[in-house]
Amino acid sequence: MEQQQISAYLLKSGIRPLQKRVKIMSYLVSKRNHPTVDMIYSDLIHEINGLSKTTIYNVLNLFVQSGVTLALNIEGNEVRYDADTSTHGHFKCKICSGVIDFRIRKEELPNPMLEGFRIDEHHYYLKGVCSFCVNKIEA
Amino acid sequence: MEQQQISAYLLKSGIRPLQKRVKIMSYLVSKRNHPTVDMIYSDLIHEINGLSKTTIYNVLNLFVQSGVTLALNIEGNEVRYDADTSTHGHFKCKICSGVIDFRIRKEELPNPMLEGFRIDEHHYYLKGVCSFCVNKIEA
DNA sequence: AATGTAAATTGAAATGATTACAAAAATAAG
DNA sequence: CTTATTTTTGTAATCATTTCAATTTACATT
Ligand SMILES: [Mn+2]
Ligand SMILES: [Mn+2]
Ligand SMILES: [Zn+2]
Ligand SMILES: [Zn+2]
Repeated sequence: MEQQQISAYLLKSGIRPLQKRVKIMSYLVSKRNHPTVDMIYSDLIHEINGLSKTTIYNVLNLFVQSGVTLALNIEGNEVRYDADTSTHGHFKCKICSGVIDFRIRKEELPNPMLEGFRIDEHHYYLKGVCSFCVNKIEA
Repeated sequence: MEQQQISAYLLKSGIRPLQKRVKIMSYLVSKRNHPTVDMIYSDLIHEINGLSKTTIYNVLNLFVQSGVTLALNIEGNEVRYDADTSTHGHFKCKICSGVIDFRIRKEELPNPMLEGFRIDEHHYYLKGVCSFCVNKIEA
């Protein structure tokens, strides 16, 4: 996606499309790799002169608050970020640590009997070993 | 549940049923409140003489490894522990921070097309506002 | 283009959760 | 009882994230 489109998208979402914000969103959208803050930092430090890790925290927190990014808590200490805010599920591989998407329609997710509750977010996480690592183990 | 039963259960699961382990499992089983390490610590410190937080980490890690306890990563940094290892879902209230169970049969959970993957764990988390807090807000 | 103001970014220090580790205590075996 | 093994403890180390004051940037107005 073009930086122009990213800017327009951020603006529409009530976020001033400053350079670093556009670069970070651009990274999330193009990579689609559910990165941690550290992954984003070590990738963008080369590209953006004098980037600080604090800025990444700031920007991501803003993105999450504004609803343009999801914070995924699949495992323990690590938070992963996802610019795809549509309904979908996540699989995390125990071996290679990769997180991959799978399509799920909202209607497929069970709707539990929670009388009087207001439900804002659905998260469906699977954990196991991805096909690539399954092959490695068997070999 | 009796401490006797807890001991037998741990033993059957390959865990030596030492005093503190039994007490901690007993707490999890009876309270069913999905506590954090700190909640367990502040509750049991009165009951168990000279209990260390490190021991709680040790014991819980052992429980999780042995499969008698689930570690839930519903939100950010906090890990919550659950002695109910059967298939069920969790709802977390943004207001009161409580985590409650809801029944879900394994067959109700969607089975995504993940060719060649080995799936070990299913986690279904909902977030929102519980009925009690919804009432508080309206009032 | 220069100026002023508000917002964003930075780096260092603070915080909070978890782990590492070595010493002390408890448990099991002989 | 003695000894070997396992567990627990307390402290220090580590790691992720937040706080905060100082600096820089963006941008509207002269
Ligand atoms: Mn995703
Ligand atoms: Mn539960
Ligand atoms: Zn893998
Ligand atoms: Zn509530």
